[in-house]
Amino acid sequence: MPRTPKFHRETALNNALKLFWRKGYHATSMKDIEEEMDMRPGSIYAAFGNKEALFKETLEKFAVLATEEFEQTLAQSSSILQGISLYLRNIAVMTSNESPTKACMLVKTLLEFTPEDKTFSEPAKAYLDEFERGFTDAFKLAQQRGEIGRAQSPERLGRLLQTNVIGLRTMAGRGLPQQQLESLADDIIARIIPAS
Amino acid sequence: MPRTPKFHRETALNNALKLFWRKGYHATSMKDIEEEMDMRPGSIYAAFGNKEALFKETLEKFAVLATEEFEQTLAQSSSILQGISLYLRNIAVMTSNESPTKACMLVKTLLEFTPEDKTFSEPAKAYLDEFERGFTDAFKLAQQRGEIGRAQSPERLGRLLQTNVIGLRTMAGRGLPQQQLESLADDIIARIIPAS
DNA sequence: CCTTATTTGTAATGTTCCTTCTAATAGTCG
DNA sequence: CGACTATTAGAAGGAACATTACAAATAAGG
Repeated sequence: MPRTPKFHRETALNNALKLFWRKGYHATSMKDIEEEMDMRPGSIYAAFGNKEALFKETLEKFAVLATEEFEQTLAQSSSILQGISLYLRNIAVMTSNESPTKACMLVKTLLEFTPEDKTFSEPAKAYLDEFERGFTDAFKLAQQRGEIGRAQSPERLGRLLQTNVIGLRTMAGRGLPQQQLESLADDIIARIIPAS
Repeated sequence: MPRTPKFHRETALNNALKLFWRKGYHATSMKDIEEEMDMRPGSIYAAFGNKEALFKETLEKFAVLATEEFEQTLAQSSSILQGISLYLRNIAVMTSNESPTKACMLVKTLLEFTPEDKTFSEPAKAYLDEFERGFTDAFKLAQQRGEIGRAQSPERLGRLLQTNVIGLRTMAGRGLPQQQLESLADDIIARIIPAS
């Protein structure tokens, strides 16, 4: 029957994510997106709705990718605590990575909009909560396995870890020398992971 | 001879700061500024140049205010380490404060622009460096006074403190319950301040 | 109290923004 | 192979943007 679209939806979305992640919502124009996606207005609006909807979709995609990255790091480690250490170290090392920027897109979004602007700050908050829950769950598991003591609170450890991940990512996005970033990651690890 | 301007320059600048701090550069329109300042385009452009120059001026003002806040907190404490603890605790407690938002304007600015956009990310980085130096100097002083051991590195402690301040401020801007924020501040203090 | 210099308020400018429209294009099925 | 149909490219719409132009208002000095 009809003509089939020649573009690859997921590739296009990835390109949009790259752009939004790097430049944020306001500084990214639809013209930028057209160029990066190699698509014309009609196709973009047919496929994704509008700029808002497209941004929301990239935000969700970022959250999924970020979650996967953490879980994969955990999976390839012999213990939870070692996995978390590796995760922190990777943030510092990730140079010449495919990531457009080191700072977290959820944090960038949260800071770009006022809390009253619920359109994006609401989902950004929700994804951050989800992420924190991932950290908390990891610490709970570590506790069950006896890697950390019963006196520790997984919730508080999870929140503390997220705070430091946010800080570390921001410092990374600030153009700090590689070596200083690694020392910083080590300092964080030494204080969050009870015993190495 | 001439007519004297009826507006108060510093008050106007403070109002602009409040607006830029809360909404960021892109989301703040000159119309918003006119309203908040209660000034008309002609007067604004005559007094501050243009939007860029005005933003730069507010950014500097923020940096000055933030530095003063830290130094005053130190001054009213009996020891450096206690002062740093108080500073961290105040970030968590500062509810119903006059601050438009808890997140740091320097961090917000750094994340709103790509590193290639040197116009604002360059000064934002410089102010953050300055701030970190303030933390480092405080730890150096603490070391001289014997509050912390000689084995500790003030530079690394300073950087770690800034990382956690950035993280804590971001968490605060996320609408976390007061009590959880305070616990988080306590957890940070317990890990950065060697012995309480 | 009138002159003069400066601020002030509004209108106008030119650009950029997101989005919609339209004609031409090109797949797919009968 | 031809007709149908969704996609496509480019132009166009309408609103918002930062900035400038300019006449009216206003305060100080002589």
